[in-house]
Amino acid sequence: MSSNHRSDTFAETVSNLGLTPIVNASMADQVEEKLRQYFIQQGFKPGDALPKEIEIAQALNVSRNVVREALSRLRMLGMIETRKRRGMILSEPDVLSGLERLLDPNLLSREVLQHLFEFRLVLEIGMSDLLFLRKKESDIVQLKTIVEREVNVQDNKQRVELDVLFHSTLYRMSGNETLRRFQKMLIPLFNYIVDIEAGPDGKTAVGAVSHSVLIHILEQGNPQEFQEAMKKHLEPHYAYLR
Amino acid sequence: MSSNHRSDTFAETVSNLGLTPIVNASMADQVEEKLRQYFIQQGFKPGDALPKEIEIAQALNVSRNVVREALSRLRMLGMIETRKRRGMILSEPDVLSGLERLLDPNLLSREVLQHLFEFRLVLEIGMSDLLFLRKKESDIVQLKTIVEREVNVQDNKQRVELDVLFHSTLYRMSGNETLRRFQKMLIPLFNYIVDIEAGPDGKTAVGAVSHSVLIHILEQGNPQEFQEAMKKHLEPHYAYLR
DNA sequence: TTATATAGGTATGTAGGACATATTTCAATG
DNA sequence: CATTGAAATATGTCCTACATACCTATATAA
Repeated sequence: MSSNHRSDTFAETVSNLGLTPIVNASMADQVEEKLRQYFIQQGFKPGDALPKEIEIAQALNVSRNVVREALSRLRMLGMIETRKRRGMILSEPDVLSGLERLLDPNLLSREVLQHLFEFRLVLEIGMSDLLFLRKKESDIVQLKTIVEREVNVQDNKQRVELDVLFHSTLYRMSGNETLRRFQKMLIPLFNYIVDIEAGPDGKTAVGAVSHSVLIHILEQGNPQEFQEAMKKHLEPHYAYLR
Repeated sequence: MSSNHRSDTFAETVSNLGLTPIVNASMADQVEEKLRQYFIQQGFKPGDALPKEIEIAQALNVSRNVVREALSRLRMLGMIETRKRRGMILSEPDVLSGLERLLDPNLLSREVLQHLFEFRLVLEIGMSDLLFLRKKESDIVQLKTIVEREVNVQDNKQRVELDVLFHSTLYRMSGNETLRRFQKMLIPLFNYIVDIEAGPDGKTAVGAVSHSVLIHILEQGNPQEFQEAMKKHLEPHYAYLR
């Protein structure tokens, strides 16, 4: 797409006699790539001031327009911030900002959706050690509160909501904010896939291990037991894998 | 940053008396958001032709420049493709394209790097069930070949390379392409963190369980055994968590 | 002197026009 | 009928201009 360019300058690229250059990337693609390399190679750190748009344009021998298209991308990723007169500064990017915009079941193929769903299963099993490392008493109480609410629920929609809340709480308990945000973004996809698994009757299969059992193991068991229990809890989903 | 806008039009936003509008997002931010909503709400599917730049600009009452900045972002994410006269088409986005550009240890905070490293540990433990579901004889052979090569290596750099190769092979064996690409992108970060863990002497701690043992369990054991073994294999890394 | 108010400068944000380029469509020509 | 060539068109790039917000510094008032 826009990667694997050689590290030649823009000037060298255009002064290539009359031959068509090998790269088929647009100017914006090339400038974006070059800027990212530049920021890193120059050792810029978050907070550092960056050159002005016009200076970049002149240095790369492209229009300010092209530079702005490239900068717009980096701005979207949270890599740079701009203020009116102060210019631009490098900032710590949001690693998940790109993902956030793309996670829609209408846009992704069944294959990728399937992969992301498997991703979830992998995370919830593998997360076990982090949970036992960082669980707090208040977390357990919160989980128990959720389970208590589950008892009195008839509506299937509410049941799904509480299920999501239970698992979301586990992610939060992992103490890994990136992990938590990742899961949060995936929730809409999960609901979509669960609907598919459910089939026309709308019934969702339930695993052999309940939320209560998971809590109990979290309190008195160990990571290995929790992994096995979680797998049984997610068994209906695993049944669809092949 | 650029999210959580209400769904009001541009015209409504500017004709707000003299009051400062709540939204502080640029036109490009708003157009990007609006276009993504539009594509999804219109039920566009990958391959479908999209409106022309000028039409979008007129419809949203902004300049073509602004539209192009927004489209440039979506193009970067692989969400749209363009050809010279044919116009633009929606395409299946690359969920990891945004991530790919940001995973540089020089850009991310120690905290996020730590989270991503934990992510890896979680994945390798949780991946176990997928491995046993999809492992093939040829994969095992390949793993054994890697281990054989490890025996004859003195150079620490080569040792790290073969270690990465071993674990990369496991990800490939999971049959989950998204998972595999994710891990591939994280490798540079891992090397960076491993260097930190190693300390000034440059020695990297080795887990109690070797690659050979992992292979043996993969052949004759079960997912639970593999999880425990993998955790012991990664023990030096877990030792840094708290 | 200190604080406030005002004026000017500056970098980004937006608009609009122009032309190049590539590719499709279609007509002309052998 | 096949090939060539011209016209049409949407994107890619460039340029200029101005609005906007914000920083700086100077001037004015307490």
